[in-house]
Amino acid sequence: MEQYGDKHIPLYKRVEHHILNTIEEGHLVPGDLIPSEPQLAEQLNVSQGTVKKAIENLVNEKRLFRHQGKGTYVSRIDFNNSLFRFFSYGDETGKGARIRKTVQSRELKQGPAAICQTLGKPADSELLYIRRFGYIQEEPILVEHCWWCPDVVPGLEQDSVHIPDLMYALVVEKYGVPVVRAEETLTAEIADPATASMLGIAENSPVVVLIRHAYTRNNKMIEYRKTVGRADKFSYKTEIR
Amino acid sequence: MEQYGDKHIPLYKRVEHHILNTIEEGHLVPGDLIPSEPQLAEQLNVSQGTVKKAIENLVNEKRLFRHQGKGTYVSRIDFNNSLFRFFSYGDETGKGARIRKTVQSRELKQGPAAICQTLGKPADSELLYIRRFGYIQEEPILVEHCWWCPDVVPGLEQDSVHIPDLMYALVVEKYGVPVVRAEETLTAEIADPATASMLGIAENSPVVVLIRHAYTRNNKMIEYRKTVGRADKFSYKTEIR
DNA sequence: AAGTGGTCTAGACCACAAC
DNA sequence: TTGTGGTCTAGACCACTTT
Repeated sequence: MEQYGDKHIPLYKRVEHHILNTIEEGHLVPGDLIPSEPQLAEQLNVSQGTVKKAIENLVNEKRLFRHQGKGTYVSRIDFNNSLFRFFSYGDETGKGARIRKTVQSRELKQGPAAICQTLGKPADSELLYIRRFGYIQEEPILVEHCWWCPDVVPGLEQDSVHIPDLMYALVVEKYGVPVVRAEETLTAEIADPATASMLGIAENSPVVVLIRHAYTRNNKMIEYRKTVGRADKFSYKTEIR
Repeated sequence: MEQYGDKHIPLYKRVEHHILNTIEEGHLVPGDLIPSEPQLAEQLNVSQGTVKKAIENLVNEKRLFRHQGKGTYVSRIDFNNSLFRFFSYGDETGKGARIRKTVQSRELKQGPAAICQTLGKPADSELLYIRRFGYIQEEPILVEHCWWCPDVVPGLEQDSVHIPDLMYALVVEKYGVPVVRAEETLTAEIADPATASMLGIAENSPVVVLIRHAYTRNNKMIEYRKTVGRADKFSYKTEIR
């Protein structure tokens, strides 16, 4: 366990890095088991307590999760932490109602230059565009614009491929591309006429705008998503201590 | 350490509860030292390792913080976690610019019924109302409406009492009332005419609305605050894993 | 029965801060 | 020097899961 440079970095930190590295190098994917505590301890020539501490820290950071009697697994990305979760009926107490989605449009077309660049493509590249509506009960609540790198998800533009509500499940299953990380940015705007009519609200109503950048392994961004939702159906609640 | 009921609750959990209880009972206030690991271990008749684990957990929850060589302290509330932090210039990368505040109005007056009730007062009670503007550089960015229980902060309505940007520091220092917890709820609305003119924006511009409930010990709410800010100067960023 | 993680202990040694 | 927290080890025992 000296190969990580023997500065003043604690052993358990080096064990954490070792575990994350073996995941990052692709030897382990979300859902996989990692070696057991005794195995890691012997492999790295440290005590089991040190391995335990390293794993506990990674569990706290949600990089791993554990099941007694079974083992330690690499985390799947948890979109329960998405700001989406805070779209709800009225201003209920933080309860996120189920949002059902329907595909309105899917096509290969030239992407806006800014989005192409964000995705690491030349400006004016052809991208896969998917538009979906989100409903709570039967009421439209949000419009979602997704832009994908078409080489990552070939054939997804065909109507024969069913797109489930949780699109990332399809992508990992059909194309073997897991979404391992995402960044979300929230702002508020005024509904433009097109959006207003889609959501059945007055023009000049406030809307909440959520931009998401979704990444797969190696820090490669694979989707740009803009979600526009009715502000009156959104509330985000936090506790400070 | 059996006095917490000998169900199947792990020892370290019971130690956590014991520490939190001694804080809650008022024997310890934010900033105070708690007993050292060896002291707690002997006092509760458990091993030092168990005390360490309990304290580590509370540190992770931000209830305590530690300084090597000094000791373990009860946390002060950290308003760096406030959603406020995400008001910024343009859509910079999560950097929160400094917000300077000026008092526009302070008076005792009858509070709106809903706010009186939230504060646990009879409807139409007299409350202390304080309105402040928030600036980034010289540009007004938000308007803040604060409603306080006047019995908690007597005399605060007098102009001779200077109100600092961080109002809670004054309240704890002058009245001995610490803010130990707060809840914040975020939504978006359209600026009403009064707000629009105060912020120097067009009517019908989008604004971000932040409601805060601030609590002191014993779960007593002492302030209701509504902050209305320019949406174009707000962005909230998260990472999902 | 064997293997996994979960809890708890006891003790060594180090780093930092105060006196 | 003394007391604090920070790291690391070794080992016992328990609870859960699979074979």
